Amino acid sequence: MAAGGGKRTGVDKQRLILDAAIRVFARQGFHSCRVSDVADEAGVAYGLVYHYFSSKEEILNTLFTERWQLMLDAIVEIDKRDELSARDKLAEVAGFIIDSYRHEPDLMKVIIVEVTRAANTFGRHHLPKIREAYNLIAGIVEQARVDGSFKSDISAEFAAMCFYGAIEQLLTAWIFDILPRSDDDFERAKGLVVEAICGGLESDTVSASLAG
Amino acid sequence: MAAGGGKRTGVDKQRLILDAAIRVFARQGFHSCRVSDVADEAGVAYGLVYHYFSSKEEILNTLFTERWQLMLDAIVEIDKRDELSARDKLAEVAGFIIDSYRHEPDLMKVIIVEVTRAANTFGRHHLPKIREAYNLIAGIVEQARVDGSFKSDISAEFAAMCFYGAIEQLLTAWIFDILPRSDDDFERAKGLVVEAICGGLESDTVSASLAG
DNA sequence: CTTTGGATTGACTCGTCAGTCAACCGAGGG
DNA sequence: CCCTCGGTTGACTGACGAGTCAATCCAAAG
Repeated sequence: MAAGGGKRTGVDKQRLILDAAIRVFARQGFHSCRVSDVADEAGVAYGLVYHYFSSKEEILNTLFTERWQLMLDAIVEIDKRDELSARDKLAEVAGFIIDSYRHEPDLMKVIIVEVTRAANTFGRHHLPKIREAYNLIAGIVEQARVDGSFKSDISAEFAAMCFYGAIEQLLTAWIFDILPRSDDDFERAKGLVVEAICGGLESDTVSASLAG
Repeated sequence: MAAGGGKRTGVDKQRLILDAAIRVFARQGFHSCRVSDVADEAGVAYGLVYHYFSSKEEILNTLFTERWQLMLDAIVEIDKRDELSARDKLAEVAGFIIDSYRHEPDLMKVIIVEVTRAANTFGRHHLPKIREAYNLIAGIVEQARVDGSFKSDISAEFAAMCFYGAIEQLLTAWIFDILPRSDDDFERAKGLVVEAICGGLESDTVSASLAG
């Protein structure tokens, strides 16, 4: 049998524990769950968790770092595509994040609830990484300000916060069943969040009449 | 001497503990601090905390409920003022929240970090109250959709999330020193957040040309 | 002066877990 | 056949901190 035939060992077991942790953290919350809950969910002995991770926190660290880096890389790639307008780039970013939630809701819930939105306690350690995302988004906005397609009186950092905050609030709303979450809702949200933030909530007739 | 001359007793002591809790929770975080930290900060004995509150959580409950209701009341009042456009109403709401942070940064930090952004653990209990705020904002947007000043293809609930999310992200950025926070920054933010969400990030020339 | 009861004190209890560790297992090599 | 060694086990320890409670204080009433 090739690798992974029957026996799981080494890296496989570590992955097993990480995946179990995702489910347990998502279900019970990081602080409210016991390490033994993770071990039980993974079907391994308590002590084995400490064979692969030095502490409970390191499990969460690993989950966050792995996933967040994926997102940072994705944003960098999107930003490179010169054929896209700033609005289209932001749409791609929003799409990536929303798809991340759609495909791995538990993992994204953990990252948002336990890290991103917990900057006070746990997330403080990850603030630099989190800020990288803000800065990448700000970079996209800044370019649009320079070429005149975005308003120059709203700073890029400020705009990036509004954009990111809106998306995170959407995910939070889905996580806590405040907004409906069918496949259709996710698809529409991708376009709407960009329309809301870039185009604004006001109808074009109003914008146009104000401009004219 | 009028009431409160020298001796603090009853309600006064309770207030003393609440104010101490605000500082301690803001500094160390709700989970990372001990009840004895709050007692020390207030300058009272450990046991007295349990004379006025049945648990550590009840302190946080009290802080949140008190303050959040103030905000809900404020939004209701703003919504009543028919002379205001939807955009102006949203500007008033943003202004109220930003001023709340400016005047009581520690309390707002606690409410946002420990309750609003902690909907998984502690905040779950307060979700109904939190949703009231979303609904009030959505109500303002809905009216604007009906009278045609806001786009009808973005649902009011969705728009409310974007608006609230943007504001909360701003406060979060201030809390964690990601954005500068001078009096001037706060004042400008009030207008800019509304311009960003209602008017959009794109420059009017773009909107106008698309519309025309 | 004595009584009464709420305010105040802080040492103590008691449950909970994160993290440790000595023993155990089993595959592969000699 | 036995030895070795990384992977695996789970009972145990030690720290920590929320909440309890019996004792004390003190102001006002009688």
